[in-house]
Amino acid sequence: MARRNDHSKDELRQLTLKAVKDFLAIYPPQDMSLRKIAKLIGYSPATIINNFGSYGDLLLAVNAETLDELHALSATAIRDESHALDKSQALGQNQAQVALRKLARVYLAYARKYPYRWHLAFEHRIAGQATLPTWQKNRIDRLFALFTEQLSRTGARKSLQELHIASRVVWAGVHGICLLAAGGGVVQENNATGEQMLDMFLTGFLQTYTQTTQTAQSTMTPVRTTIQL
Amino acid sequence: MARRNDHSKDELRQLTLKAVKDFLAIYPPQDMSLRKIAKLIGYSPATIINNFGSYGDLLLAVNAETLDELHALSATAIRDESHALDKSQALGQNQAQVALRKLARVYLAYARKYPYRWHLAFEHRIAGQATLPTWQKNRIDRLFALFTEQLSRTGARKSLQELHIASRVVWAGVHGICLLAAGGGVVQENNATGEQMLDMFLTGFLQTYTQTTQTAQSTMTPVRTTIQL
DNA sequence: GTTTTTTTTAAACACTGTTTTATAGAGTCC
DNA sequence: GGACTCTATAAAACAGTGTTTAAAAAAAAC
Repeated sequence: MARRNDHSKDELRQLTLKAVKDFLAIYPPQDMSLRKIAKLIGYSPATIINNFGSYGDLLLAVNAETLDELHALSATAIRDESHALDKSQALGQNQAQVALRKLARVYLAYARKYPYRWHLAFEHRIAGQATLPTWQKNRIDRLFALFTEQLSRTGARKSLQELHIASRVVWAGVHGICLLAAGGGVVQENNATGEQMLDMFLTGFLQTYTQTTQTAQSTMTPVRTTIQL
Repeated sequence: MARRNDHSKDELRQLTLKAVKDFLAIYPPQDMSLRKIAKLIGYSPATIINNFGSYGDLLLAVNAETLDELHALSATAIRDESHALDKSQALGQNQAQVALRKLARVYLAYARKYPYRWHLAFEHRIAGQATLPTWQKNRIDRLFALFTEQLSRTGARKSLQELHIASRVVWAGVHGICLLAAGGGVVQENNATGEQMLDMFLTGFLQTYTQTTQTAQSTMTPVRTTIQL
C-alpha cells in the first residue's frame, strides 16, 4: 500500500532482472510468470509492471542483457585474432577464419550453458508487440556485425551486398546448428555434436567463400526461382 | 449438457483442426486460445479437451499435419530428380544438388506462406511436455531423411557419420535462413532475400562437400575444442 | 505541521486451460 | 413402446495468468 524505500528504482530493476535470470537458470520460460517473479523478490506484481511497463517489457529487458552478454563474450573471444597485426595477407585470412570459428563456438557454448535465456532472446513474438524496439534491433545488428567484420577480413573479394548476405548465412547456419545441439525443443540432435556440425559447416562455407570470386557466383546451377505450393 | 450428434468423433477432430489452421492463417499462435477455437466451432472448451487430451495435444496434432504437409510438398518437388535414371555419375550428382536446392526452396516457400503454423511446428517447448511423442519425432526424422537421401546421391564419398552430420548441417542452415527470411520474429532480414541466402549457403557447402574426401576433413584449421564462458 | 507527491499494493477484471458435475439425448434390451 | 444404460456434451467451479484501478501510507516539499 505504501512506499517502502527498501530499494531504489534502479536497485529494484536489477533485483527483478536477477530474479528472472535465476529462474531461467532452472526452469523454462513457459513456467515463469509475473506473479512468481513478484513473489521471489517480495514485491507485488503491479510494482514490476510500474517499473518495466509490462511483463513483455520485462522479458525484453532480460533479452537485452542476454544479447549484451553474448556480444561481450564474442568480442572478447576474437579480440586476439581481430586486433593482431596481420603482416601477410595469408595470415590475415587464417586469423579471420579462426575468429569465425571461435565466434561459432562461443554461440554454441552460450546456448548450452543458458539454454532457456538463449532461446528466449531469439524466440519469435515474445509479446503482443508488433515490432521490437530499436534498441533491441541494434543489439541484434551488433551481433551480425561481428560476423560481417571477420568475413571482410578473410581477404575474399566480394561486393558489399555479397558480404552482407554471407554474414547472414553464417549466422543462420550457426544459429540453426545451435538449435539442434542445445536441444530441449522439437528438433534435437543426439548422434552428432555441435562441434562436428559447426566444423563441417564453416569448413564448407569458408572454403568456397574464400575461393570463389564475385562474378563466379552467378554461374552456379540454375533453379526455378519460384515454388508454387 | 447433452449429446448432439451433429458430428462424429472424427468429424469433430477435423473440424477443430481446420479451425486452428484457419485461425493461424491470420493470427499468431499467442493470440489463439482453447476457448476461441471452441467458440469458432460451436462447441465447449471441455469437448475439445475430451477429444485431444489437452490444448497442448491439440497444437501437437496441428503440428503433425504441418510436418506432413511439408514432407509431402518436399517429396513431390524432388520426385523428378530423385527417381530419374542417372546414367552418368556426373548427371546424378547434378540431380542430387538440384534436388537439395529444391528442398530448400520448398522450405522457404512454406515458411513464407504459413509462417505461424511453420513456426509453431518447429518452436521449442510447446506445452509442459518433457519429451515430444514418438510419432512426432518420426515426422521430424522423415524430414531429415530427405536431406540425407539427396546428400548420399551427390556422389561424394563420405562415411555414414559424415553423411549424417552433413544432413543436419544442411537442414540447420536452411532452417536458420528461413527464420531470417520468413521474418515476424526477433531476427529478421530485409536487405537480403531468402533465395540469395539459400543459394550462397548451398553453393558454398555443396562445392566443398562434393570435392573434399573423407579424410581431408581432419586437416582443417585446429581450434580450441572447449570454450570457457 | 500541513500539503503535495511518490511509491506501493490490494482488489477487481477479463482472460487462460483444466476438472468436476450434472444432464440430455442416443443406443440397448425386454 | 418403455425402462435402462451409456456416452457425449456443456455449465460451472477452480486455480492460474497479466493488467488496471483505487486507495493508502510513507516520504518530500513547503
